[in-house]
Amino acid sequence: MTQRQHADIIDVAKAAKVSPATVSRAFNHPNLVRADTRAKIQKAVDELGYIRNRAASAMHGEKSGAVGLIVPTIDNAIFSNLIQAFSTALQDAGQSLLIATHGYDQATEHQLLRKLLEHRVDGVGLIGLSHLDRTFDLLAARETPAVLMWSFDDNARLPCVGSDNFKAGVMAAQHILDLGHRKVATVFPPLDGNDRAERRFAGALSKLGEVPEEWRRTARYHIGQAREAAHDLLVGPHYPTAVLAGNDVIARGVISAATGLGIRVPEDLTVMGIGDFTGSADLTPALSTVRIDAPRVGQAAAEALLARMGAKPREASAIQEIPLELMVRDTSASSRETRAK
Amino acid sequence: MTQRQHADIIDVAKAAKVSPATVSRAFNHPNLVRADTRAKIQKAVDELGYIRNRAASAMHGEKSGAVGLIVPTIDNAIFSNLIQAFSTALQDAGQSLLIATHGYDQATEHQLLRKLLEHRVDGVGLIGLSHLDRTFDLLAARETPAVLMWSFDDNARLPCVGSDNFKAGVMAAQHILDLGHRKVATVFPPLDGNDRAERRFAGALSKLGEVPEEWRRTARYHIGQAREAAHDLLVGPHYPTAVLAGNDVIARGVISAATGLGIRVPEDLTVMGIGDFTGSADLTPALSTVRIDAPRVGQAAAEALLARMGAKPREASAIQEIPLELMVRDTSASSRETRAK
DNA sequence: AACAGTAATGCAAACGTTTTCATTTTTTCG
DNA sequence: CGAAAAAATGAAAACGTTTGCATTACTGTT
Repeated sequence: MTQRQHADIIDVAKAAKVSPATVSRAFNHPNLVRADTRAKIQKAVDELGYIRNRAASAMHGEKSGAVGLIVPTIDNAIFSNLIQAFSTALQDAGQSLLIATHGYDQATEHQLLRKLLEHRVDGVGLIGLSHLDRTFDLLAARETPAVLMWSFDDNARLPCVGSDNFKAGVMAAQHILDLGHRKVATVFPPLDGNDRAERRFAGALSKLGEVPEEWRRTARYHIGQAREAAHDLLVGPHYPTAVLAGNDVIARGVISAATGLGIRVPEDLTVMGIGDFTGSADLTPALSTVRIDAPRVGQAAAEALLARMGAKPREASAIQEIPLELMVRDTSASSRETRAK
Repeated sequence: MTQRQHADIIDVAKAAKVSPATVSRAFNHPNLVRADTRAKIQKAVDELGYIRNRAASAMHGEKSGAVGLIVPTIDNAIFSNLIQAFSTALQDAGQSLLIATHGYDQATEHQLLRKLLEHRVDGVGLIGLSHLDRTFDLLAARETPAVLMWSFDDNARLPCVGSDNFKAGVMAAQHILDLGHRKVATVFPPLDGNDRAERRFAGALSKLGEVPEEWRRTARYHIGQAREAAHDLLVGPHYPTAVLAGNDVIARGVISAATGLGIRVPEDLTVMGIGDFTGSADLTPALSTVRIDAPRVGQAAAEALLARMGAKPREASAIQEIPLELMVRDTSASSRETRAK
């Protein structure tokens, strides 16, 4: 029953004894074709194993039925929840997802955007607020709907959905201060080209005030690295009573380093994360952190994008701030000084 | 400088004073056009901000420049490493990645495959060995290169790249037995429609022999659920001396439950995982497990697929088994009985 | 300088759809 | 029942490329 070549819309039309135009309409505007005609067509489609060619469709209406998503990396608790939610929302709307990763390099990101544009994606999702000028320009020139996700900022150059990372930093720092800690160290990822980390750090400093140089450490998103950095920090003679980590993964590294050194958490050391990644609540001790609701960001971003693409009329407000939540769990406790009083 | 509409290949041809055919060739077969002509064309492309239309190209040579990947879920340590590696390898070969998630539902998987095929993907990656018959049929009818990944089996219906999950189960069980344990419990995910878990379990049983009903528990890929299941298992009067978990996430749940009950790991209880996910080595205590090298699977799968697609001539052997590795760390120890001797 | 051989380019016909407009069929209603 | 209005369908012209074949421009050889 298999054709010499794959069936095309004309074969279907012949088999159903209608014109190709009608077949096309049956797919794209079903309400314009009579129910019994649709049935005939459906029958022909099934018999011939016809699969419509989106590439050919895309040549006309500009609609490819695909959305692009560019992220720094997938294999990271930080993003995989977001991607999952974004993907699901898109699939529910009948869109396909074209995904690309740039490993935190903005030039690569620009290249990838070009490639997605070659596929004529109907919309694009990007992580973070800061991108190359030519990336913004390209999007504008192509008039491609786009949404920035993960971070939120009123003055963003494009619509954005996410949480305010500055606030996240503030909340984490405030919690530590509220517990009476005054000797606070930080372990953050490299700040350059990473506006999320940068804003969090700025937020933290706005509350913490000065953080002495020897109590600032840098570590990439990796437990091992974070542990080393934290070890280096905690091994000294007068260590801090609290550590604010740039994210939950780093916080885990810090806890691990502390445990290894015989420093008890939270009795001797308070550790705060940011993010509330999958599993953070299930650590022992359960991590105190600031929740960034990644799934909600992903879904809201997808909806905002769909709205902008006109695929989904629901007039979702373009700009959306997803609220943060302080999760006080078992790694934060009052400072010794406070307890002494 | 922006056009009324977007520049097409004809505009570029005019600007460069050559024919559209030459422009097309400059992109697809650069060696067929003189260097200085290419330069002229490149100049025109830059000036006009031209971006080629893959949709239009795809109508001819059947090559869309995109590969499809269908996975159960993204937001899972289990798959995100694999996806990342797969994605990177593909990008390096100049391909784009169309991704879709089905949440462990084979009927959905089939639907998604159809959708990817509408986009005329040049190849498809699928997770696991078992799929709907009509999924295999569709792939065959469309003559679309495909590769099964994650599991390995000689008799798979399609080329596959991955590790032998039966062996993984065997290795984990053997390690436990080697330590002298005879009272061994299992906590596994639901086995239906999940050939990975099913094979692991079979492998484990092949070594363990009988596992009494009351020492078998089921939990989804979720720490919380696993902890509950394990709690239920360990709270009884005569608990096992070792637990074999279906994967690392479940193992973490087991450890958490044990710790909560004051059962020490590994002194009182040996816990074995399978997978060696990101972070498992950094747990305290570090998890003993069987490593499945997800990044390597992803990369090898991508290469095998590319080879099949003819995009990359490198004659990678179609079928590839990625070796497993026993990672003995801090959650497994000799049984009390053995030590007593 | 003429010739053959080769490299580079152009012409025009696909590729598989969608869509506008015209035409035919069906429905509605006096 | 017939006419007008509405709904369904068809014919044909796009859409932006690629490619086989024909043509023109170079190259090297005598």
